[in-house]
Amino acid sequence: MKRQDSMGYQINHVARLFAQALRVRVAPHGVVPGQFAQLLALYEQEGVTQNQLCDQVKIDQSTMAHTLQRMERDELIQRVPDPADRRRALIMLTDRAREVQDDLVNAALRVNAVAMRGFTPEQVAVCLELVTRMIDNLEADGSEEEISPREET
Amino acid sequence: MKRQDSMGYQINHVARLFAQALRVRVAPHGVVPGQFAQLLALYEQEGVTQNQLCDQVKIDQSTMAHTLQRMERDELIQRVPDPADRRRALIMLTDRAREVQDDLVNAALRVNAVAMRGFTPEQVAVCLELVTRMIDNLEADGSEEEISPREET
DNA sequence: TATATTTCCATGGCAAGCAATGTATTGCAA
DNA sequence: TTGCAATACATTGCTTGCCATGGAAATATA
Repeated sequence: MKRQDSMGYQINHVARLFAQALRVRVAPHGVVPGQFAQLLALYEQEGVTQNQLCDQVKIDQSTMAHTLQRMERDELIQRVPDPADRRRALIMLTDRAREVQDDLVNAALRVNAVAMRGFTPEQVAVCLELVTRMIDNLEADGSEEEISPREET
Repeated sequence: MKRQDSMGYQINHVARLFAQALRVRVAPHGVVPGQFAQLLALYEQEGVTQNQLCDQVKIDQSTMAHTLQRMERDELIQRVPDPADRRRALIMLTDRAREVQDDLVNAALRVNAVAMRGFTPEQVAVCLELVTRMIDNLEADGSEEEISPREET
């Protein structure tokens, strides 16, 4: 079996190419790929806690803490203490983050268009669906140890 | 548009899940996901230079240098100086690397099986083909600045 | 042959991922 | 009310990715 026939191998490769294509397009705006998912989530809804953001973009809590620190340093977000719970802070976008919103969204759309150049709309839909099913499958795999097997029906 | 409908977003997510699924399965063998592609390439052909390995697994030269250092430290590879060119070294597998080969390949196959659980053979083939086309598209995008545009027909 | 360019690899810097652990706050329970 | 468990976030350590730069060796050129 060749490496190129392994889905995991190819997925890893294409993911690095996506990140790279995004990097060159958003770097001029002072944004890096790892901040992208967080910004998109915050454009949809800001004022959320770090934990909520973790759930939404599905990355580790410690990774999120680091990334938010850089985003705060880069003046993309601001954290306001939650008076209801002093452990938490609510994450707000800065003006600068809103100013680049359109450019970032366009960059993402262009990268997707480049990647799927020559795809029919059906192929795009099929590909997204299959990738989403892989996500579901792998998430189920990763969480099955955490649930006690004896508790399952 | 939702994040979950963006190919780049989903690809990033599924790639992290693949890496994670692989990590838990190969960690007991003292191997980490970032060494995987290199090992597979070396199982096919060893005695290659660092540069050749870069071309084969498509990662940056500096990343390769770091990873090979860790693989040498972990006694997975050995570098023998090339008498024909003293800048180079030929990369050889250790006995330990060969001992875990079957386990690693099986781990990769199991991860792929988990990810594509419920897929028909046709869906597997279609997905692989579409992902490969995205790789080709994105590689073409990344290399077109390096070629002088005036040289194009 | 001396010099300049190119090639190969190493190195340092930063981003971004996970794991494990620490700390403060909250909430529950005795 | 005091003490303990759970929660939220920070921190440290390591891997893996990129970029930019540096040094040594090989190759091309003057």
